[in-house]
Amino acid sequence: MRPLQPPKTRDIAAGQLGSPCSACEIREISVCGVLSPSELERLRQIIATVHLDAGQTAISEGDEAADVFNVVSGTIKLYKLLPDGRRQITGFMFAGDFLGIALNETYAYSAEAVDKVQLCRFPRRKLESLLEEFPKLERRLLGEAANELVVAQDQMLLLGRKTARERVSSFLVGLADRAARRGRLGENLEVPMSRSDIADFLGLTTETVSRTITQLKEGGVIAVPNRGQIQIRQREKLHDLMESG
Amino acid sequence: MRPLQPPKTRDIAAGQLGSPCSACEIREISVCGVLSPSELERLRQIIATVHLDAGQTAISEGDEAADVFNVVSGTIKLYKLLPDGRRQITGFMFAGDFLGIALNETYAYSAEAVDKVQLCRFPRRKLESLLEEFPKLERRLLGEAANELVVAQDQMLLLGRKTARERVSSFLVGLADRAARRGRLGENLEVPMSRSDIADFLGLTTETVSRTITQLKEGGVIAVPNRGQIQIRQREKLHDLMESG
DNA sequence: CGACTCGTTGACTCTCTTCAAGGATAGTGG
DNA sequence: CCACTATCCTTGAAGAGAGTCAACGAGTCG
Repeated sequence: MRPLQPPKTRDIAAGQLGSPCSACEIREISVCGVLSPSELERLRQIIATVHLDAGQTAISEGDEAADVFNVVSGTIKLYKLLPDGRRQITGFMFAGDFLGIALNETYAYSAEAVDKVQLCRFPRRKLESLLEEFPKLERRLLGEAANELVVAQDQMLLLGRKTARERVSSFLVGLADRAARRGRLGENLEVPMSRSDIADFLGLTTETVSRTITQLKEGGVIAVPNRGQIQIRQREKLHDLMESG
Repeated sequence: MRPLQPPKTRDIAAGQLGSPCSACEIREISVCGVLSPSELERLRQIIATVHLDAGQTAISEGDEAADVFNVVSGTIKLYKLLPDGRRQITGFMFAGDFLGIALNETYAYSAEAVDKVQLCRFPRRKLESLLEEFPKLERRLLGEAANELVVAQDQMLLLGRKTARERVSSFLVGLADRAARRGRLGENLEVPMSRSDIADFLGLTTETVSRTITQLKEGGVIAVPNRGQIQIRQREKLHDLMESG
């Protein structure tokens, strides 16, 4: 591994044999899943792979939206900033998620790696012309956008009306559900983001998040075996706490 | 006018001469604007017009999503409820806005008329099959969804991180911008929604909204000539208050 | 005209934030 | 291998912004 090289980028077309897409582990859960092998090959030709380390930036709010991405592995956080530094994380993206549905001229938010991340990068213009050829893909993106809107509305309800305990419970249940959808049903829930990330996602402070997690721990609802992992001990109870805690 | 008749519905195809779509005032600012006259005629055949009075419900969260709508005139509020009655209004829709982009199996939120409202109703299934014929329309819907996502993210920033004064200022500026986009540049800004609606949109209480508006009034930033109208006297100041007030 | 809803204002309360400090953990370099 | 440091997480005490409870004025409708 070479030492310094900010966002490490490699051109798959130039560097690998066969079609990496056909072997892609997340193809079926991502937007690529709707394409036939020959269509996939067309898509592959415009893709580059990007590797990010924790803390590196994928896109910056306000920049010209030249590329969109598919998350192959790892966790990305999306966020917006106020001039004085207050931050709101608007979402986390995991393997299979599509980053950049908001196909406007500039990015509406910044995106930063939470841990080691691998992305597929598509030049936006090229992807757009592929959309005209593959209506299935466009339909899938519309579905993806619809989903994101539903999630966004749930988050508005959380941010506008829920208590701290309800927010943290909702966050944990949401994380667990998404992990399950990706087939990760381990004993422990992976929580790669920091308390500060969680706080900025839930509209709280790190202190309040920490205190609330302690509360849930003391109530026996969850356990915290290691940093970065949480065990849900009383799923039902946690579910109840989401909207009446 | 006949007395009781919950959501009054009339079938345009059966009841009117000519194509009402071609004379539609909001066509150009709505999704219909991308269609040619002949395509518009195809669309017209699946449309019914719906009239709602203030307080009447267009769709209810959880119901099967049979129809989608285009707002012709008036104001609609979208909201989600918690079991104990806490409400979060996730958005307001005005003339030209498309209601129901979240094309899932059930509605993710409820929608209620704020004032007198006229809607175009499309059966979802029929619209979906038209989408396959008119890729322009699908593309336009995707753009609309992307826009809504951007707005939703701004709202998350507001709900998670802004103070009461910043929220109210943002709300007023946002209302004014949307009115301007619809060509309504009058001296006064129309504010058809109640304080309670504004509060539930901004994640505040009616009392806090009221006190904040009073503050802005006392600061000379706005004036409140009548109920339902607000005059923005210092546009720059209000803009500044959106993110550092 | 009385009942109702809506908006405003006041006094008090409370949840979450702010400020502060200590403890756990991981990475670094001698 | 172990001190050294930086960062993250946790906990405590005090404070503030918005919420709650309550009352009142204004406009509206039957």
